[in-house]
Amino acid sequence: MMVESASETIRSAPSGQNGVGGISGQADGGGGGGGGPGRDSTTGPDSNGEMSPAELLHFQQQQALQVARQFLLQQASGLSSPGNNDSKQSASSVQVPVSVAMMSPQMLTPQQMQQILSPPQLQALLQQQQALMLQQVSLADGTPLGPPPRAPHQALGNKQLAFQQQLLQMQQLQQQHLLNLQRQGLVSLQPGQASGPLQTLPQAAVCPTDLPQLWKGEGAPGQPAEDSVKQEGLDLTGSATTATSFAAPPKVSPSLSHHTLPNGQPTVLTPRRDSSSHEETPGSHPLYGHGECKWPGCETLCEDLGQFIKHLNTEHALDDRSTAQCRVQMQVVQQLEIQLAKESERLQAMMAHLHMRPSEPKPFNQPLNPVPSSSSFSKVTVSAADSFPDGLVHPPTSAAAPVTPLRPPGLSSASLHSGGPARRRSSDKFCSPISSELAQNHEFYKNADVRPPFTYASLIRQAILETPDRQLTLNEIYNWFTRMFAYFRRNTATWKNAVRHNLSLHKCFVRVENVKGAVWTVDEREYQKRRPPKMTGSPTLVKNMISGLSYGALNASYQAALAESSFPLLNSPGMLNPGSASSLLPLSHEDVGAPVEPLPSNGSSSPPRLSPPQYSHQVQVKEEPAEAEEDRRPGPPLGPPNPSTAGPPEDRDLEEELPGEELS
DNA sequence: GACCTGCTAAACAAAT
DNA sequence: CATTTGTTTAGCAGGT
Repeated sequence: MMVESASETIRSAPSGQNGVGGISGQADGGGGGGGGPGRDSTTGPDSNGEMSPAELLHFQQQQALQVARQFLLQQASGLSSPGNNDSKQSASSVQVPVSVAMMSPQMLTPQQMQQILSPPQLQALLQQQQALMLQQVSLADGTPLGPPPRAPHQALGNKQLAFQQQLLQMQQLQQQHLLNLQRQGLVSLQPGQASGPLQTLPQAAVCPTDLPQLWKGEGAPGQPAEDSVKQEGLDLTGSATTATSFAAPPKVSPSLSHHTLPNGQPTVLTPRRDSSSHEETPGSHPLYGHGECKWPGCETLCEDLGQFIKHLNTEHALDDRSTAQCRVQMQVVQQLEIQLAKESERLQAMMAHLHMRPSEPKPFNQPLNPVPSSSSFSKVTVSAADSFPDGLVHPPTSAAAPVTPLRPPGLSSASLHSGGPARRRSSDKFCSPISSELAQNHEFYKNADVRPPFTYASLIRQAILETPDRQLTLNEIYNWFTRMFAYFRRNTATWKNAVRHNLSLHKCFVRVENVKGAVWTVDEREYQKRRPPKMTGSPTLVKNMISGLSYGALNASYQAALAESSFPLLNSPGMLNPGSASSLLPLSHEDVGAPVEPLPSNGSSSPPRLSPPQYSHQVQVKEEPAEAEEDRRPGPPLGPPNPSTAGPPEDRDLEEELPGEELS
């Protein structure tokens, strides 16, 4: 027990996982409570900004996982595989031309480039390129993403030389790239066909988000590189984004489309409908955000979209300069693509390695690779999981790259960037589509040793609600945890203790004496009660969400890459979308149903104090002795046994009172 | 800085 | 007697 906990917990867990990426300092050292002598509280990798090999590995794994997930998804959806001829380029036909015009044959020589680009742009470009190079090198070496590739302020002379060399290299790469495209018949070179440069250009060949960084180089005047990246990345992501830039109309359909893949290719190949979507979305434009023009190196302030369009037409018309800029962007994208490939390669190696690791033999746990659908669900079936569109995307080699297409704003990022610390409130405060999130990333959590971004309470609740009876014994809850999350297959003493602690501590968990023993149920009312009321438009939340996207230790470019690569997925046609997801998840209905306005919305709307039987119905326990009700069940709990309808959805309606607090 | 929430550790008691 | 289950207290961290 405690003793063993000591040994087992050995803190390797916390420090290693929470510390992952040293993202947040939560310096698990917190455990200090006990003041265990051996706990070098300051040891935290975060404290000194250094990580132990183990942590580093883990960190890298996390990163790799993220990248891989996205990468694989892209592949799966036929978006990026270079060799995939059949990729739906058909749809792209329209936009292609412009992009082609951009990348076309007439490659500019470095000299030309220099003529076209302004000195500052060149400078920025150079720095960016160097940064990218460094990254690549370090990645290739296996060197951790150490310190951000800050371009050393060295003599310009050197830079110029390097610049030219790099340009040459990149041009070669690009040419190869083009050749490939042409070979595949994916691109028809028709330079002249630049009908709607303004419209098509963005999504056609350029990823607006990259440009800014490139052109701004590390230290964007106004804001730290990291910041800019964050914003850029988000900007275009409808959901998460809106957060950052409220400037953009909420309408911004999830068309984050414009978020081209890390490489220009995919976009070119499959400029899905989204391309048009944002064009038509009034008030939004991939190159417009925060009231300013996002064209690389521009940053011109524009009051509104109209003005911006005008500006775009005048300042960024289809001319040599714009073309060159687009090409540069393409190069950046290509670099990222290469990087991505390397990362995914590494991931595979890692996965392969870990796969063999005998460290986690689990009964229900399948090997890292998603095996046959899921015969794994023993008892506490997880409806959501079952319905999981398993077949959609089956990551070839890396199991950890399950289907994580559409993900709710806050959560997604949270879950992504860190399994550990950041998770904290993510689930509770942001929308808590735990079920949907879970359903969507079911495979991922199941196989990847990533801490789920949910609180224990929410997880416990989820476990309980997933059962037909809405009740589970402690042991069953344990089982659910281990079955659903690879993460909980370790450090059992720790999290089990936490589970028990939560069960006891939170009023929302009701212990009911059953014939066969005691089972735990959820008092939805109480549960809702304890949740923070506001969460929708709260600026702070927004901020959280945003910050959540900054993978802490990741450097700007890398972050950008991740962000870029992840967002496009949201559009993947085949992928889940909120709607489909909800339809798939009976239970999650509630959560999914209220993605935008999590719980509070309803509750605030008209929460009758102790709405009578409703909410309680789900909580009702088979043969529950009234005793269980005692204090927390004011009304006749056993209302109309209405097991048919999933409890969850109802809890929502039947909300709780939350007189004052609930209102938001 | 106070307060709240969440996590972890740990001591203890009661039930198995 | 060893475990498991529950309860409770405490310290720490992060967010509001």
